[in-house]
Formats: sequence, structure tokens, C-alpha cells
Amino acid sequence: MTVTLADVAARARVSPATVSRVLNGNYPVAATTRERVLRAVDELDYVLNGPASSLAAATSDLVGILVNDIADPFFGIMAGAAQTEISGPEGSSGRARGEKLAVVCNTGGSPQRELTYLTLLQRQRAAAVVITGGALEDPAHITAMSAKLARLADAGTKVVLCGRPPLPEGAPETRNGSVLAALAFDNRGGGRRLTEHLLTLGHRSIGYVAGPTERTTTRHRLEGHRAALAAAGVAGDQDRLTVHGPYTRSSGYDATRELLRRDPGLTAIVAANDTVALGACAAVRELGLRIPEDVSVAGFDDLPFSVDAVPALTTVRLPLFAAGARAGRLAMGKEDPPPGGIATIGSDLMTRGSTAPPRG
Amino acid sequence: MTVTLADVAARARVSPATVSRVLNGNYPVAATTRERVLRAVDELDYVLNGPASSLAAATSDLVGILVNDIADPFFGIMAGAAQTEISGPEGSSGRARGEKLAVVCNTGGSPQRELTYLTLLQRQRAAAVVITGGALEDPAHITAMSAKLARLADAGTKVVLCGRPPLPEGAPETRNGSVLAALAFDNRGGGRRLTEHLLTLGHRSIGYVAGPTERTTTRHRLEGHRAALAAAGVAGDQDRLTVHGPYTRSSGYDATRELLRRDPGLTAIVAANDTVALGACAAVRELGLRIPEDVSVAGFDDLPFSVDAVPALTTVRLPLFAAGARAGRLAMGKEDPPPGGIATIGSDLMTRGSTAPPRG
DNA sequence: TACCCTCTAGAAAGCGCTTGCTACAGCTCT
DNA sequence: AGAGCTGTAGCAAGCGCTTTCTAGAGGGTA
Repeated sequence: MTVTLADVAARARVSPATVSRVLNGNYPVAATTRERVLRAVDELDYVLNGPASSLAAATSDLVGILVNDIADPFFGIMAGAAQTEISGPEGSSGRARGEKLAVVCNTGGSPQRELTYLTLLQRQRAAAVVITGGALEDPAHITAMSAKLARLADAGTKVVLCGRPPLPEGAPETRNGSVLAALAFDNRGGGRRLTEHLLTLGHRSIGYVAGPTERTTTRHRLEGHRAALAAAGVAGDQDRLTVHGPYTRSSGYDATRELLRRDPGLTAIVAANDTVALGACAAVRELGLRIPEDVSVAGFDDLPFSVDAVPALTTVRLPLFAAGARAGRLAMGKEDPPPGGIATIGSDLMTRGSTAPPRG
Repeated sequence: MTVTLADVAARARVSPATVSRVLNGNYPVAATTRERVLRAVDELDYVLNGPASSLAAATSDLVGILVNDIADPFFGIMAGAAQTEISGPEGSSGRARGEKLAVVCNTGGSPQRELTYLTLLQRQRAAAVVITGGALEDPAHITAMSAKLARLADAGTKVVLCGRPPLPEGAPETRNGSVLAALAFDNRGGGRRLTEHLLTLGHRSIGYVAGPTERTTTRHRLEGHRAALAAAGVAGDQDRLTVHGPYTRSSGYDATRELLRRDPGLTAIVAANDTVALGACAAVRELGLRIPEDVSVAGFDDLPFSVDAVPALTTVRLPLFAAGARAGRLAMGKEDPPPGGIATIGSDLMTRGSTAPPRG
């Protein structure tokens, strides 16, 4: 049988209530008594029963972090940063006050799974939930998400969005009220500056390898791209110069071959993110073209490996770590939410070797 | 107030016991009754109280996956695969039987945090724990881990090691018995084959950028490397040709500069993993040397980006996804443990463009 | 018709903790 | 010296489920 609070109490010759209070540190206990209790805890190797504790206290110390793809450093960096803030600094004992169990849940980009995880976290009476990454723009899913988040908020769970725009405003109950804070990346602005950079270099025929359709991230980056083109008066059938696909290397590879097949005169390829850009580079090279002499290639996110690509990838840096950490602090109540609950996180254009003026 | 089982029972005009049985599906309930209950659940938007359920049933549906660095795809791939097996296929409702909440916990490589997470999971009465990645070879930590795992096992938590060698055998109670299965990568063999490949190409002066000391992964890969050298009769002060550092790009960069400073005649650099290799490549290039003409560079793991390095990285492929998935199945009891609870997972040498015969 | 199954459903006893309230010892204050 | 604090500790009532045991209904068998 596992050791219970009562066993510790018996050993320390106090009541269970006192043991509980020593462990929670939320009630005055005489130093000598505390000492005795802690010794008993150690001697018996007692570990609190989490479910019982959560049930009685009607709260839990679980904090969920939802990510679209755990194998993608884009999410890993944000999640890791958030987790650091939530779980406390390295070396903390796990017995301290305010310690939370930060866990990351991998939705695989599936809206269904996203909802499932939220339900499971609701079941566990999670203290907070951090949802990272772009959202699916399907009306049914948005409605379901809004309802689910509202219920979570009702139950006292703090909801923070990180790298995701706030919920669209809808019926009163589905308004953004259930979300403590939304930290949105400036994908539109980043996309625009990136394409402006290419335009400044002299490019006029630019292919775009977009992310999956119906995702906010995809749409915003693409909008920024097209806004830049429009502002520069670049005409052309943009739909023909755009191919959608998942955020994977092979998608970048396939899409780039397709784009260069459609229009061999392209002088630049903009990819949905760095991973996709890597695939694009591979495709360009395979066609016997040089980067950046024949074709410039650009990515987005500035993941760690991007600077090591050859040539180094021109991309848009997103402060993933800082954003994740901030989301973590918000979830822990260690930081005040931005005014209106919404903050836009800026992005930086990183100009590197993979982009250059087009030939002649 | 949130909706409780009793509310649902009242609405469906049955007893709470019946509702519980419908939800758990572990007791015969007449079809019409079940129908009525499920309708009530839907109408009230009822979500089970996890802590209460776990308390009463003395089990929980939490499964923890421990990783050393969540921002590293090495762990992300394994964790994602395991999670897929544990959480069920995409589209499952979360209400189905056998559904578990797979969560990943980021230890950041800190032994302290590793233990903390295990305690927290023990608190939650986790159904299973998957521990990924190499272990720290500190006697005190090994003892603490063994004791902790034994307690987890006692409490009915299944423990699976993935990409980590079995616990060293010690006192009876700390024997491997508490671990359901250990899936260990053949780091030694992979390291040996990699170096054999370089030796076959003709290299005799090989620098080694090792991982952090006191880690099983580091030691095994290095042992493989040295075994190959010894077998080929290559002499030399190997300690001088080895530099330790974390599994990061900058470590690879710094260590490589140091190695080439110590011995400018090196014709090859073997890195602890692909990320480190990327840093090594950057350093080599910065010194005005070409890869592979002047210096060959090799990595380990075959992470997705490695094939896109220029030149593509010669490395050792580890079946991360398959191993993670298998660990997940073992944790779920969907697969029988290997004989003796220990399985060694093979590795494949991937010969690519970053290695070539030395000059002259 | 009487008896014994088989099915379903309910009553109720916890699961191990938290916390509001009560108790009382030792002081301070008047 | 009596009243009123302050500081500690215990009592006991739940928290919302699960599950054992009990009970009644319907039906087959002798």
C-alpha cells in the first residue's frame, strides 16, 4: 500500500490537517512541528496523492501547452521557453509553492485533437493552457474552440495564445473574454518586409510556397507577400505563382519544382517557413540552378539551422523563445496581460546569403 | 458551478452509478438507458472530473514522456511518435476507452528536473512513463533514479526507456525489474561504423567533438569511435583530439576551432550529433577550408535537416520515429516487451557528400 | 406455481486530501 | 484578576467519482 497523509500524520504525531498545512505552507505551523512532519515525510518517502489533492482543493497544478508539431523546433522552442517559466528554475524541488507541472500536448495540427486535448485538460482541471501556433480558419472549428475555451475559462483555467491571433469576435459568449492574453506574431508585416527586400533587390518574378490553406499563419504571411507586390505595382497571376502545402521539407521541394515548371523565369522563391525553404533549396539545386545567382530563396522563422544553410538563409526572425517565455509567465500570473489582452510580436528581417539581385 | 455526475444522473433520471457505468462502459447498461444518459451528457456539456475519477479509481490516464530538450527534433520525433500511439489515432474523441493523455515533459537535461518530473508524475498516479534520451552517469543520480522508478513501478506505473540503456544492475531493489522495457540505441556500433567509414576513406587524423561528459550517449558514441581507431591501429593522443561540449551548434563551432587549432592537420571531424556537426561545418568553412575536399565532417542521428546541408551530411541514422512509436505501444501494453526487457535498436550509416578521401 | 437464474439499476461506502470552524494555551491589557 | 488576543492544532465535513453489494424484475425450468 502506498503511504498516505494519515501515515505521515501518525508518524509525526499530529493530525492529517497539520501535515497538509505543512506541505502546502498556507497556514501557520510551529517550526518544531513542521520539522517533525517534514522528517516523517522524508522517512516514509511520502508523495502526495495528486488526484485527491486536486479534488479536495478543486484545482490542479497541471498546465497544458498545445503545439501543432512537436518535432518542429518552431514549437519546441516556444514550448520549452514556456515550460521553463511554468515549472520554475532548474533545481527546484517540485515541492515548492507555485510549482506547476507543465506538459506539452502534440495536436499534430489536427483540429480534432486540439479539442480533445482541451477536453482532457479540462477534465484534469488544468490551472492554465497555452495554445501555440496558427489556428485553423474553419468556422465550425472556431465555434467549437471558442465554446471550449469559454468553458475552460469558466472553470478557472487561464488561457493564453502564443503565436496565434485572438479569436475572431463573435457571439458575446464566444468573445475573446475567455482568453487571458493573445500574443500574435506579426506574420503579415514580416511577410511584407521579406518580399519588399526581394523587390528592392530587383526581383519581379517571385514564386511563393505557401503553408497549408485555412491556417491563419499561412494566410497572414501570404497577405503580407501580396501586399508588398501590390504596393510595388507588380502584376501577374499570383495564384499561379503560389502553391500550398504542409510545413515540410518535401512540400517545399515539390512545390518549388512545380513553380519552376510553371514559370522557369522565376528569379526568387519565398517559402512558408525555413523548413520548407530547405526543400526549396534542394529543388533549385537539383535543377542545376545556383542560389542566389540564379534563384534567390527566402524562408521564415529563422530557426537555428537556417544560419547554417549554404548559403545562409534570408528569413524573418520571430522571437520564439521570448514569446514562449512571456506566454508562460502570463499563464502563471507572473506578468500582467497586455492592454486589451492582445499583443503583437514584431519580427525582424534577417538578410543573408540566399538572396541577391536577379541576373542581368 | 460546473456540471457533476449527479446533475447528469438527475437529468437522465438514473442514479449516479449508472452514469458512471455508461461513461466507463465497463458494466452492462440497457441500451435505452445508455441512450438517455448520453443525451443528458451532451445536453449538459458534461466533462468528467478527472481528479475525482482518478481518486476513486486509483488510476489515471496520464502518460508522461520525458525528454532532455524539447527544442531538439531528436526528442521531438521520438516524443511525437510515442504520443501518437498513446493518444490514439487522430480523430478519436477523447471519450473512448483506453484513451490516455500523453504529455511531454522537458527536463532540459537536468537530472534534478528529471527526478522532479518523475515525482510529479507519481503524484498524478500516471499510468505510464516513457523516458527518452541518454542518461546521466552520476552514481548518486543513478541511485535516485532507480529508487524513484522502483516506486513508480510499485504504484503500477509502467516505465519504458527509449533511446536509453537499461539501468545498471545494482542492489536487488534497484534492478531493472521496475522498468518494463528499455529500447537502447546502438550508439557504440553506429559510432564505430562511422569512423570505420572515415578510416576506409583514408583518414588518419580525426578530430572528435563529443557531447557532454557523463552521459551514456556521449560515452557510447565515443567508445565506438575509439574502438574503430584501435582496431585500425591508429595511434595518437585521442584525448587531445577530443573536445566535449553540449549538443548545440555553437559547441560544434567552438570545439572545431579548438581542434583545428590544436592540430591543423586534421582531415576529418566527427561530431556528437548532427546539430553539432552543423556548427563544425560553419567553423571549417570560416577557416577557409572546403568540405569535404579539405576536411570531412560527419554527424550522428540523421535529423531531417541533415540531408539538406551542403554538402549533405554523412551521418548515422537512428530510427527515432519507430523507436518512439514502439515505446508508446509498450507503455500502452499494446505490444509485448522484448525478451529480458531489453532491445537494442540498430543504426544505419548514411554516406553522403560531407565525407570524402583526404587530400594527397 | 415455486424456484432459481440472468439482467439492470440503485444505495452507500469510501478514495486521500483540504479547509472552515472550533478549541485551548499562553499572553497582553485594563 | 478577568477579558480579549494571538498563535497552533484538531475535528469533521465534504470534493465528485467508482465499485461492491444488494435488490427487484422478468423469464425459464421443474
